[in-house]
Amino acid sequence: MAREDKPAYEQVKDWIRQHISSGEWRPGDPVPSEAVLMDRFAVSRMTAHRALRELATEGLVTRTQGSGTKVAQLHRISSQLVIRDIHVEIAERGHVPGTRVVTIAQEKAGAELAATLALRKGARVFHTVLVHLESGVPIQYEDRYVNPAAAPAYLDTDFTKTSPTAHLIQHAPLTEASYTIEACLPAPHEAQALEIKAGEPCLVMVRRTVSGAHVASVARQLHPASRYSFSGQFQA
Amino acid sequence: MAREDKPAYEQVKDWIRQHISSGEWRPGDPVPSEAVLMDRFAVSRMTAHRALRELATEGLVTRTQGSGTKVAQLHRISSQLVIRDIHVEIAERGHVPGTRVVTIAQEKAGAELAATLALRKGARVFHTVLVHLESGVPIQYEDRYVNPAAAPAYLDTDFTKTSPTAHLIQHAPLTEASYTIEACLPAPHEAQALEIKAGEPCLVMVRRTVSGAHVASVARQLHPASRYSFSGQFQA
DNA sequence: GAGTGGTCTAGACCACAGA
DNA sequence: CTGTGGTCTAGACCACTCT
Repeated sequence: MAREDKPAYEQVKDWIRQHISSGEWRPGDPVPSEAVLMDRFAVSRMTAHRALRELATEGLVTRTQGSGTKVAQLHRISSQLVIRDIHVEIAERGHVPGTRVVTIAQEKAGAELAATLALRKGARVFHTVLVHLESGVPIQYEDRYVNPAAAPAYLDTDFTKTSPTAHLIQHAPLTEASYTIEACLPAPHEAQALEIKAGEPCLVMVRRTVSGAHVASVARQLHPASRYSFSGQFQA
Repeated sequence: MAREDKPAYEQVKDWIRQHISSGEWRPGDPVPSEAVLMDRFAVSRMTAHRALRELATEGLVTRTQGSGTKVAQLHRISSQLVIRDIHVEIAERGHVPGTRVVTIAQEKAGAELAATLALRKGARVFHTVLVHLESGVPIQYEDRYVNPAAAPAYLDTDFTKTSPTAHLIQHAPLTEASYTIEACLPAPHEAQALEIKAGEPCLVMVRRTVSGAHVASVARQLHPASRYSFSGQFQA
């Protein structure tokens, strides 16, 4: 068994994973201890330990000092939410990306915006409103405020060629972020820009990103429900 | 420096993390090699290696054999999407959970449903439609099909006391799942059950779960946009 | 060839849980 | 007290990159 070319700790992990995902070992059942794995696979304790430790950080098993290792309750889906350049995303689907510029401006932050960006009220902020197109069809209405301290050259970008995400990834590397996903009806000007009817629902991602010491950006991205959804998957 | 009580590899990780999230080391910059870290922290190579390896699996740095370790392009948000019992979720917000049963039935699967559940067309499936309430306010319309092979006792559940999620976590431990998040308008009977107007948008989660050898369940969970959203965060 | 990371071992000491 | 996991060391061999 397992005469693959994989490293030993991977073979041990695979063996355990199989027993779990086949349903043979059920949540709460004990997993063989490090000592047992050392015997069975003829590996050192560090190697057996590494296999179990990595399975634990993956959430497949839980370990308790003094007690042992058990199959975890698998009610977790760990999924990745990736901040990607929407132009790249579109290109990968084999379509042609495009952008319409609605607004590019410097403004003074109102109280609420200043609070989310951790700036003083009235501080100068960059503001862009863009419509991203997939092969000519509007797919995202992006309303974004950027902290000049985090990306001073933001407004110099040619947004028909470079997306805000691309610029910010370059100039304000991400250290922290939070987001919410909501549904809503578009405001009249948003519906018009997206070329949809006023009653068509939209999927919204609101995201706040932090880069080093600064709150870098707050963005609200509106997608017509009929043209966009999020999806993901999880495998044990 | 760093006379904390933490394990050595954690101290090394923290030190590197600080330099990255402060912006001092930017994406693409080299990270001190294992040999350098051994000197600086007076640890063995295994310990320095573990620190770097874990930072790599967290996505903070990239490592290339023969070349070295570099600060990663941080365009990743890894977030966790957790399958939770909605009753628990409501209780944690300090509200009172409740459930109205709309449908409990055994049905024969149509072609499409049979395909998603990996069953033959016409096979027997369990079907429940429930409305979950938060302190009396409808918050989720849940339309779910369950594979009898994965959870034979599903229909015996008292759904006013135990949620489908709770039953399935118990009896059909999760090994695989996929989901999509969408926005839509409710069908008339859905709007009525949720006590919202027909034009109010909804946030939808469609989820398919696999347990061992069986596709366990397909669920469509509809939430009034005004009462529900998903959120998450990421920290380097 | 020098420097890097990838893996592995055989020991060690410690903290903790459960009988 | 025994068995468990948590950490750590001082070596080792290998594969790779870059100059």
